[in-house]
Amino acid sequence: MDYSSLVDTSLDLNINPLRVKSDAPVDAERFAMANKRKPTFMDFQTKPPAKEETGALVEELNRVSEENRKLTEMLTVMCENYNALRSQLMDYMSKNGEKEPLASSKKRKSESSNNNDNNIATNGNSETSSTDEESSKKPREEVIKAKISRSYVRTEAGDTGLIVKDGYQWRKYGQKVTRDNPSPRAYFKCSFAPSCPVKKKVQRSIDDQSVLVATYEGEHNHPHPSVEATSGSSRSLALGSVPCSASLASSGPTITLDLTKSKSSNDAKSSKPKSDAPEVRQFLVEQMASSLTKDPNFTAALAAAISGRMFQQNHSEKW
DNA sequence: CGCCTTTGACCAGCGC
DNA sequence: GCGCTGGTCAAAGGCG
Repeated sequence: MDYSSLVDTSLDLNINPLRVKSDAPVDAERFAMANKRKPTFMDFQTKPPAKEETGALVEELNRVSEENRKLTEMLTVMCENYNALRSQLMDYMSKNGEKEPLASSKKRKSESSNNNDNNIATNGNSETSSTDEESSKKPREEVIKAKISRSYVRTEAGDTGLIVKDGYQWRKYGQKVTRDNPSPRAYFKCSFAPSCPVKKKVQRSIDDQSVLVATYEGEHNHPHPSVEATSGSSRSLALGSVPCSASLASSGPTITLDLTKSKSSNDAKSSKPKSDAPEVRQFLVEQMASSLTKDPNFTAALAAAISGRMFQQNHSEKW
């Protein structure tokens, strides 16, 4: 997919007011000047003439306002594109979901409970076929597994690793080949905090090998690692607080959907997990789209990802 | 040296 | 009880 058509990173936000325009030929002198003249907070403090300082501040304020406006516009476009993308993903998932894999009659309880806990709207994923009766049977395990969510991450075609970059630090503690899927499933524990109970399972989708399915169990009991830790490669928000995360990897933007927070309450079909009706699906899509775009955390994450990407680009252009 | 991945062994749940 | 299966453990080795 051509992400460049969706995310217009060419927008000149002029983050550094004195920076030479990126597409203009940069000679060494101007480059040096631009670097030297980069206005810092200290600059404003040391400049003596108050009038000049006020003027500079006003100018700066205008510039920031303009940037803010552009970013807002960009964010709007991104949201729209994201909605379109997600709709396509939903379509894709529903199409593939119909190809039910040899539905294992012997599906283990724990596995099935993962699916129906709070993944009611797991967008037609084939594994949502488990029944609710199981949830009533499940004992103490359920109390421990507070939150289970699932993410889909598209990877490079040639990428055979099972790495899902979500900003957290993970330690792999096992790998297994499961019966339903020839691709190995990797087991990860959150290693950022020693006491963090979160676990993650990553396995390639049986339908599309380029899609990694990451299943998260539990909630992080620590703040999200600083963006610096993942700067440039991945930025996202803590699962459980935001229904989705957007990351801008070097290969291009990746939208990770955490559908845990989808409108499970309003679809009121908890007694009937299968929602293959297109109208229902469409309704769910719209509901999730609106909740996502209204979510300030999501938009903030998006803005952070965009600005981070731009900052990175600005640097790579310069150096 | 510490952290990580790999991988075979082991354990527990489930169906028969 | 047994076999199958998914999940976890832990020793060994690699890497920075």
